[in-house]
Amino acid sequence: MTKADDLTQALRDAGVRITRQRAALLTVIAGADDHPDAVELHRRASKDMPSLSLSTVYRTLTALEDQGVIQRHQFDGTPSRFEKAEDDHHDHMIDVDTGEVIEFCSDRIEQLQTELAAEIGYEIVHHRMELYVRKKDG
Amino acid sequence: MTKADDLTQALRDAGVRITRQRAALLTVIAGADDHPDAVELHRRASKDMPSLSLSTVYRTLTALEDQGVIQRHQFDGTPSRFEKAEDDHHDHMIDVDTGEVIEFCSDRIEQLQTELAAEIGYEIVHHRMELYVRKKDG
DNA sequence: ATGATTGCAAAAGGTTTGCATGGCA
DNA sequence: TGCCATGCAAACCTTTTGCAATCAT
Repeated sequence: MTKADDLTQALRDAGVRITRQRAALLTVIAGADDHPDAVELHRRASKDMPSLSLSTVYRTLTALEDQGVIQRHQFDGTPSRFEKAEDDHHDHMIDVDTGEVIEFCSDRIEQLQTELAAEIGYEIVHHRMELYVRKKDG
Repeated sequence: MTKADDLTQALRDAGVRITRQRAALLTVIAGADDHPDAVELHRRASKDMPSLSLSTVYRTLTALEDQGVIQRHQFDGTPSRFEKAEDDHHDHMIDVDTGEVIEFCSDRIEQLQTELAAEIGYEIVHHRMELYVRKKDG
């Protein structure tokens, strides 16, 4: 039972048709340990499915996001980038020199965010925290 | 001495030419207490400068951002929105139902962010924190 | 079978750019 | 005057969409 199989089953259960193109994309997404954009995902999935069109990639990504199977990130001005939804929430640091993405999380910050919103009568639907960073010299 | 005058002077000092279109835009930006996008700024500035072109607005906004006079925000999927740079840093909550933008800041969170980055050898160049929120019922 | 999904090509939306003209310092 | 900034139109990049053909269930 691979990770892609898990995802596939969950989708089938949700009534989503698993076409060959969606299966190919799911395999790529399940196997990715970075944060590729739609074009990159299309490039990777095309290895197994040369006829796969970019519009199908976009449509599928939207569907998978709606199903909560993947997450979409919109970093500073660049195209949307995707990763599979994990159980653990995390945020991102982006190395402004290299583009490298580092995942991190802070329960303390999340708690403070929740409190700040609550103070003015709001609850958080979702949030976005990105730290654009540079390696310290020395 | 209006706010726009202040901005104008700072720019002149930095060697930026103040054309009529830039002056018109600066007046609009200085007078805005919301977070308008480029098209909206063009609309407002056009009242005083009907010949102002949208490309000039975009070029000017980029220049002003480079000068640190304004800040660009890229909220969830929508066009970039701008506000004048203030002395005090702040972040944003966006009401997902109304689109209303609420400014807030938390020194404690900023401190935690700095610490988290430092722990892995990074320093923060800039950051972005957006809370997408909904009014609590009751 | 039949309704969802695909590929293609075209369109949309936001933003940038080449070029000749015009205007600030 | 010299060079920067402008307006226009066209290009760009990412993403979406209309349509007829195809496929999963």
